[in-house]
Amino acid sequence: MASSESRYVPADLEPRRQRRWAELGLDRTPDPSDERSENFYALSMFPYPSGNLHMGHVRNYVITDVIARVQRLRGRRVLHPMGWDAFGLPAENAAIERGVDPAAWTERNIAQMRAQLQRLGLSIDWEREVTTCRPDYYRWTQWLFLQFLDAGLAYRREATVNWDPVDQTVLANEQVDAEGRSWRSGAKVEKRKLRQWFLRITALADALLDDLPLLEGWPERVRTMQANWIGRSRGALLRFPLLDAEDGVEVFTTRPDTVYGVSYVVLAPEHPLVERLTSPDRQDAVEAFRAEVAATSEQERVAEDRPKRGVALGGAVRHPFSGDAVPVWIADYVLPDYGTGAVMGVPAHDSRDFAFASSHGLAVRTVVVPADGEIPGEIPNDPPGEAFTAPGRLVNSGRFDGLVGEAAISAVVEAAAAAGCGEARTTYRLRDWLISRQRYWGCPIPVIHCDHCGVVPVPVEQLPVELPSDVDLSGSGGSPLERASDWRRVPCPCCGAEAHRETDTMDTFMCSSWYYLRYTDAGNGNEAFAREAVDRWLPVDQYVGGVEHAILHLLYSRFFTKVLAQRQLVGCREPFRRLLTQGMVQGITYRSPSSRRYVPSAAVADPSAPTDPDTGEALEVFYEKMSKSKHNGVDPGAVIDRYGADTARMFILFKAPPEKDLEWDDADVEGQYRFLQRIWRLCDSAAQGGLRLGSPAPWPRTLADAERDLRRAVHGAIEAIEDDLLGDELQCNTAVAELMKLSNAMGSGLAAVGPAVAQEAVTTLLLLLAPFAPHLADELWEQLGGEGSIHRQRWPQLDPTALVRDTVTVVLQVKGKVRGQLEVPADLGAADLEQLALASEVAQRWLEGAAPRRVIVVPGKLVNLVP
RNA sequence: GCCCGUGUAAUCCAACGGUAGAGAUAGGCGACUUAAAAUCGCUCCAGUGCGGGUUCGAAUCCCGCCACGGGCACCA
Repeated sequence: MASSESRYVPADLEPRRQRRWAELGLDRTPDPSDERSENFYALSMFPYPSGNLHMGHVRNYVITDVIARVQRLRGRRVLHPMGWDAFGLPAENAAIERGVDPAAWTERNIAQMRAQLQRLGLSIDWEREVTTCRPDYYRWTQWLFLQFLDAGLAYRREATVNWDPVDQTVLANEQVDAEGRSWRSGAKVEKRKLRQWFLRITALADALLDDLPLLEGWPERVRTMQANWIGRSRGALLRFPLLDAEDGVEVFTTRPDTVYGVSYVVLAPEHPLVERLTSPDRQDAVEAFRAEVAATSEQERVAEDRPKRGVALGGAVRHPFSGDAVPVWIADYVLPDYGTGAVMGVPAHDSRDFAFASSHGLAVRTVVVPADGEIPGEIPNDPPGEAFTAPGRLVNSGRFDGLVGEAAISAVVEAAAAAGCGEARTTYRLRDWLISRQRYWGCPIPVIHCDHCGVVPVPVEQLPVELPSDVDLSGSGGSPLERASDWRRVPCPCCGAEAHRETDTMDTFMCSSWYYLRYTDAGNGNEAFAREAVDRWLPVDQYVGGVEHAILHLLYSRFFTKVLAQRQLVGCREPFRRLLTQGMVQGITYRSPSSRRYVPSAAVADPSAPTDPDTGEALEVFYEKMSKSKHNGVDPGAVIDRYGADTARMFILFKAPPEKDLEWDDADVEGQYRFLQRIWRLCDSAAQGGLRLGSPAPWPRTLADAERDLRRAVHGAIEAIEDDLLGDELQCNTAVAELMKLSNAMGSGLAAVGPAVAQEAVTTLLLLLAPFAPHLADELWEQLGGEGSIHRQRWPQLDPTALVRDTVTVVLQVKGKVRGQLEVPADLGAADLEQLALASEVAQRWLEGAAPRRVIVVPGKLVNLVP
């Protein structure tokens, strides 16, 4: 029979299985209105269609696919869609560099990437594919924009904004990193004053923050990042009146209780009151300082370690409580766009103010002392060595003396409010979302500018406002749409006079903020989505994607969902119930220590002692995120060619837990391939031995020991894998390890059992394998005579009685150290176990006849004797 | 500086407070083979980053450090 042994040839088997799945329509989303089972929405972050699938994509989609397949086997109706985040600059840049049409370029990339994706055997319902750059999608993006406009949540204003000099467009705050670089181009952004479109995300700041605790299925760290980003800060607004005028300087402070410690007020150099508060003799100094600040970059200015510089204006304001005159300064450490752009200087109780006051000779007045300390009879006059910033008891503060902490804060705020010179105030770090982009390849903002009527929304029935083709993209400066004069010129929808279209396009994050809603009703030509369809599937049960969107996409999408919920368009406040942020895929990276040049792994002759092929010097070896520039990428297509998709999937799932970074290792890929071959041989030899899965063999009246052992392994695997896949955290790596363990047990145990137990074992192995290696499992299922596709079967039922053991090994400890073992009946009670332990030879030897002081018994586990 | 995460065998990774090893890679030995590959079997390798503490018992809980990764940061 050995000669008839068949071989595992994934290159042949996988396309065949995929054709079969397509014929059967296995991946089509079931009708969600069927009430007999629950719905499950498995979602991956959709890709930008660069044209090339990389390992990060593979990891993302394979994880989601395992979840989708497990849920299907467990009887859920699963929605598992895919689409394309298809607007964006690479298409436009390709157009500029090579003269290709952005739409055609994008569509070609999509076709290419879809084909690459499909080779992975993902159970995606392609009938619901969405593509954000197509008019049938962006029509609804525009419609949603008009919803925001109607709700007063979209507006246009002049503002200082981030300008990316490389991509020639503005960026939202979220798209600029801590170093002041663009998330896309990496260029240092510049500040420009421009008239731009914004979405009023700050109006939802409280909701976005307060609902974070609802997201129990999200990683803690993502929630923290969003909370930091929103940056809510509760405090008060206090007004310091000008000496000779009605109005005053408003400051924001989180410590209104320290107001009696104010020895100066500082404005941002850009503050509008600077001119009025500058005395003639200070004019030149102030001008010079403002010019200097204007010349320093944003990044330099916010660097914490630089000295705090500033100049006095000469003018003063009146303290709201004491009435004293307080000098006014400007300084570079006060930022114009946070709070009110002005702060009260309290050197004794704020470390920044302390540093500033120390270097400019300003008074330091102590007004807070530790609350638990003695109340000093006399407040020390010596200036302290550093600011005391903790909350405490007020002193030197007039009628507020003696108040402590929160009580002091609210007393001051109430007094300020009563006197009309202040009120409680909350400020946020979060800024409104700048959505204008001065580029062509994006969703046009559907408004028309009319000299008579102002900004007029494009009537809904005229949507979509389609992008014109044949636009000259080559030029620089301004949006390309500005130059499409035929497209731009339109009659005003209100008065009919000649008007012109808005030429800014939307940030692509607008398009991706609602795609998960469109999937639920992808073919709808009459509306963005039916509320009914959305409510059946949302919130998404499991979302999987990269942590790089912890703020960007995930915050915007939450914002969209909340606005749509307010407008009764969707029924949930949060779009994503569970979120898994998968780790990076890293490649082995070689770098020359002297030239800092990256060397491709193909050029490294001996990986155990890598040397530079040109210079012969030893190379640095480390793992880093795969990228073209580091020559450390592995092409998914090449891996599939060589080993098949199932091996690639198994490797990625096994090598590391989903949330952690994964180090690509060819030897481990090889190992996974061997494992799948082992399963193939296992099933093949079972088939040769006559095993068939079609009709169940009669169950024996009693089981032999070998049969009970094998059943224990089988049901142990079910239990463990359910734990790994359905528990709080997804642990695909240990689930795969359990599969290996089961296959090892079957390798030695299958021959010794009767047909019924063998059938159960093989069926279970294949069912448990099916979500991970769907092609192989389905092929073997068919070869063994299983009915239909394995992907239409039900998840194996755990039989707890199969897990029961007759005897167990109990550990004997003496003072917590393992000293021996006892083989005892599994159901032996604590008292009996203790007796057995005390009588044991180990106890005799270690206790030397003395009775233990204490005995800890964990039945079925251990006995600990404490002398 | 603040917050979060991670440190276990040569390597990647496991271990409800209860025998540190589930699984894999690499290495070693053996079987099969004329030989090699493949396959199968066996096997070497850590006391869990460091220092304390709690406990009968700590990789796991607590405190203080160190290293690496990530987020925020003159945000008043």
